[in-house]
Order: sequence, then structure tokens, then C-alpha cells
Amino acid sequence: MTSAPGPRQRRRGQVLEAAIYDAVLAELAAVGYRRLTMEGIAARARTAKSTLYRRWNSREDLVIAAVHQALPYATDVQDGGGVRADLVAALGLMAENMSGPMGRVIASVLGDFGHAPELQDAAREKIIAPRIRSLRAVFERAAARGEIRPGAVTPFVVQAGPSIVFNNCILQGLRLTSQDIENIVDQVLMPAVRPS
Amino acid sequence: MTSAPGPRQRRRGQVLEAAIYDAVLAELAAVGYRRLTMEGIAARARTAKSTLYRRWNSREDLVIAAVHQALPYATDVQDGGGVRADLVAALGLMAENMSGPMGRVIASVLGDFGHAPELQDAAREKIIAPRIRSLRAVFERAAARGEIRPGAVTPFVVQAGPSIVFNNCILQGLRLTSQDIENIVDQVLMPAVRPS
DNA sequence: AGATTAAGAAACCCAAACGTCTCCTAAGTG
DNA sequence: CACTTAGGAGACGTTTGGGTTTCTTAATCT
Repeated sequence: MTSAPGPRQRRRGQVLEAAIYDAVLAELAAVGYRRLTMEGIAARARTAKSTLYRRWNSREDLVIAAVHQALPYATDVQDGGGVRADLVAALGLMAENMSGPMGRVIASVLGDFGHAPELQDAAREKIIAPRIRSLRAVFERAAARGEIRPGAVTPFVVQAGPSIVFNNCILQGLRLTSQDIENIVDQVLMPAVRPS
Repeated sequence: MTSAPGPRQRRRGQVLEAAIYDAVLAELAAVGYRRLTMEGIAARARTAKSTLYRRWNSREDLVIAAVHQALPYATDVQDGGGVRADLVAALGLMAENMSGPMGRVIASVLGDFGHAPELQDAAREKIIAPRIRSLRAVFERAAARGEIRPGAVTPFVVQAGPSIVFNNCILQGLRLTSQDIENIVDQVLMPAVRPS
């Protein structure tokens, strides 16, 4: 569809690298990590295997790099109309992200976490940690404003929302509606932090 | 260790099948689904590839069967001293199971869920559903006894505990202490269902 | 005991990928 | 424009594993 297949343009540096990363993610989403191959990646990126090996030592390295750079959107939510609204916004964005192609990518890769410590660390640092951090910030600002009990902001309370979202989107493949998000906030999170 | 490697015993039927299933699970826990091979399974089970293909059509079928039959321990918790104790017991057992070798098996396999609907369904039915069910039963009995607000027993509230446990044990590879379990129950679950 | 079934071992063929290497030439550099 | 760099294409040799087949012989059945 991109005109005749004549003498193709040749990409370099950043542009090429970005195209390869895209191909890795697309391939992961399409065939899964089990069937991810360098040849498949090269074909989808319309490049050559040698180009891949020129930059990364192994499939694992390439996957780590691709996942690593694909996920730094920080999910930082600025305060809006109080805790409840902030939590709904934050979890909603999270659900949004996890339902898209990135959700499939994460699902494909996480099975191998136990056997690839680097992947596990990268994922933990890039995927989980920043989201948990930004969500904790939401709670803590609310606590500072006196909207919630300060003592209620524990690790498990902070984890609860993301865990539920994750399990629905990634593991069960469901798509959470905004009503669902509100239900999670109202039924689980708010009761845990509401001042008595 | 089992005497000289003379003419080996030859297993059949149920016994052999069980040994193969064990091998599949052990292999999954050891090398992950990405590197799971029929040859590896056969070697670990001390049997022949032909024996495997005589019974299952593909690696996928074998994995499905192995996971399927390995997980029917129902996790039904009988009522003890009230909701709190019941929840602690149920989640504790869940955490126990997920921290063992079965946890690694689940982690290995779930990446390919999106690409193997049968696996996904089998896992959902065998792993997730029964646990959610038994936990909901705990809540509902408590509601019937008047210990908690009946309206509080929603799907998300029921999911909350398992989701948190899952994300800690399987995804993060952490080992939850009984204190952790109590914290989850006290900080997240009880506030959600406590009668006002 | 003799007959039947199927486990185990091994050889086999074949396709897919790996990882390497060579060649050509487009894209950048001065 | 000459020169350097590195991407694209493809051909390799090799390994791994899939899946089949053959053969021997335990285990089970009648």
C-alpha cells in the first residue's frame, strides 16, 4: 500500500531503532513471546537480521530494550476534584493503557519473568513501580489535605487498585468501563481510606 | 540412587500419565513455557517422545492437560471464628499455593494465554474461578450471619484479595507472611464490608 | 502359557531459527 | 565530490525440536 516496492528508503539510527522496537512490540502482541523470533521481528520491521544482531546480542536483550523504552509514560495524574476523582482518573488511565496493545505485550512477556531476571527487573522498574509511586502520591496529597486518614495509606491499600485493574485487563482480558473504575474506587479504595 | 540402571521398569496407564504430568510441571517451573519442549518433558519423565505423541496431539494439548489436572484442589475454607479469620485463612492458603512450585507454573504459562484460548479458558476455570467462588462464599456466609453489610459483597470486593495476593506472589515473586495477609484483610477487605 | 497391548529407545526426516558472513549501495560526512 | 559508515538482502552452515516410524520387550489379559 506504500507505492511500488522499488528501491526502498534506508533508515538509520534513532528512526530505525524506533521502527525495530515497534516491530518487537507488534510481534509480541501478535504471536506472543513463545513464538517471537528474530526473523519475525526483522521481517515486520522490514530490516535484516544482521541489523538486529549489530545492535543487540540476543533476542532477550532486544526484548528488554523494547519493553524498557516503550513504557516510560509516567501516568502522573495531577489533582483534580478531590481524592475520589483523582483515583478514578489514575486507575482509568491505567486500565486504558493495559487494555491496549501494551496490555498484550505485557501479558506475553510476563510469563518469562521468573527465568529472565533482567526482564523481571526492567518490568518491575518501568511498569509497576512508577504507577504505584504516582498512585501513592495521589493518596498522600489527599492525606495532606486532610481528605483521608493518613494511617490508611499502606502499601497494600496503594496496590489494591492496580492489582484489581491488572487482573481484569491483563489476566482476564476484560475491558473495564468507567463505571467499573468508579465501582473499584467506591467499593474498595474509598472505604479503606475514608476518615471515620 | 535407585540401584543399577539395568532393565528399567516400564510404567503404564495412570501411573505413567501422572509421571508425565509431573514432568511437564517440573519442566515448566524449571525452564518456563518459552523453552518447554517435548524432548525435555520426555527426558524428565524418563519416557519416549513417541509415548507422549501416542496420548496427546501437541505440546499445547499436553500442557493444557497437565495444568488442568494439577489444579483441582478446591481451596474451600470452612468457617472458623468469623469473617476476619475466614478471610485470613482463605487468602493465606491462596498465598501458600501461589508461592510454591505451582506459582512458577502459573507464571510460566499465563503469558501465552492471549494466544491459546483453550489454555486461557482452562486456567480461568480451574485456577481463578473456583478460588473466587469459594471466597465469595465466605463473604456471603458472613453476610448471612449479619457480620458484614450484604450490599458490600460485590465482584470487585471479592476480587480484591486474590488480586493483591496474586500480584505479590506471582508477578513480584514475593513471599507474603501471615502478617501481610492480616494486613491485607484489615486494611483493604474489612473496611469495605464492615457494617457502618 | 500364549496372545495382545503399548512403553521405551533410537533413528529418522524436516522445518524453523539461530547466528554469521559477504556483498551491494544508500545515507551521512568533510 | 570522494569517503566512510552502516542498512538491506540473502546465502550459508548448524542446531534444535517437531513429529513419525521401527523395533524390541515389558506388562497385562484370556
